[in-house]
Amino acid sequence: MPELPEVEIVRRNLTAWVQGRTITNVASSGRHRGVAKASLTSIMGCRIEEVGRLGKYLTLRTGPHVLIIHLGMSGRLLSHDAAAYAAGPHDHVRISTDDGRLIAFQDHRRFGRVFLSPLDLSALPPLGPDPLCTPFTATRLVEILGRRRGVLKSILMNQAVVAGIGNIYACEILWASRLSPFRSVSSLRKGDYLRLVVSLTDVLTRAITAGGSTLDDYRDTDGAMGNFDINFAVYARSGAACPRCDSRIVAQILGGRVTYWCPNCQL
DNA sequence: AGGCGTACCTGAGGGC
DNA sequence: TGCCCTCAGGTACGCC
Repeated sequence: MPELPEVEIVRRNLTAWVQGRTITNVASSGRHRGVAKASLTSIMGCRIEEVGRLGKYLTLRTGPHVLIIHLGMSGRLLSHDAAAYAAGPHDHVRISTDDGRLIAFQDHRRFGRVFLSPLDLSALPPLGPDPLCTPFTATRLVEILGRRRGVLKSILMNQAVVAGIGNIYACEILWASRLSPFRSVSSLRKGDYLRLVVSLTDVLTRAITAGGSTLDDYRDTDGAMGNFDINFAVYARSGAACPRCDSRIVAQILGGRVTYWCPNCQL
């Protein structure tokens, strides 16, 4: 699930569920190393003033603190009626609010994180600009990427360079901009940056409009995420025909991650 | 600074 | 049917 578009959809749900509510209780399973169990109790009694997002991080501002949530690989946030709620085995954090609702952070692979930060977000790791919070221009993208050296796809997925892009959308953005994932950043020219900046914004906003992508199609979660899939051009389509040039899509390892691309029309 | 390997986890799915 | 192996949307760490 969770790259920028999926996290943005969760942010919108979460805003509707908890913005303006007061936290009446916080409980954790104690079985998740990414959950800062001890400190979380200090947000009890606080009002959730604003739900934000920076890259793949959700930020819930509550008076003196910001509650940070990262969904990792398998994290979900689900809203329950507190009176009818029964904790599932993977519900690692439960946040109750003053309207009788309960938000469960469910994370079966336990790669997610839940912790507190000061208001300046200094507890977050270094993050580059979020392409939807600060809309990119080609000039801005040159500023951000131009000083970097290395392979284009790895740089795009580096959260300290650009925040929010993971493996799926890196593949899709590079296909849309007709750029090889293996290009060195220093080889990019003006026209390459122009296509890249358009594709970046376009792919991410289309994914949000489509409701995000889910590789597992769970059917009955109560509203955390739809089963909408954007139509991937290349992701998970090795051996299939490229929608643009009809050549075969190839899967190759790059930086330890499977990379899907069309060697014929991505140059 | 970047590349690479490894570690952290569970569950789904393929091969035999 | 069932066991074993591999793999997955992310990040962090240490070493070169």
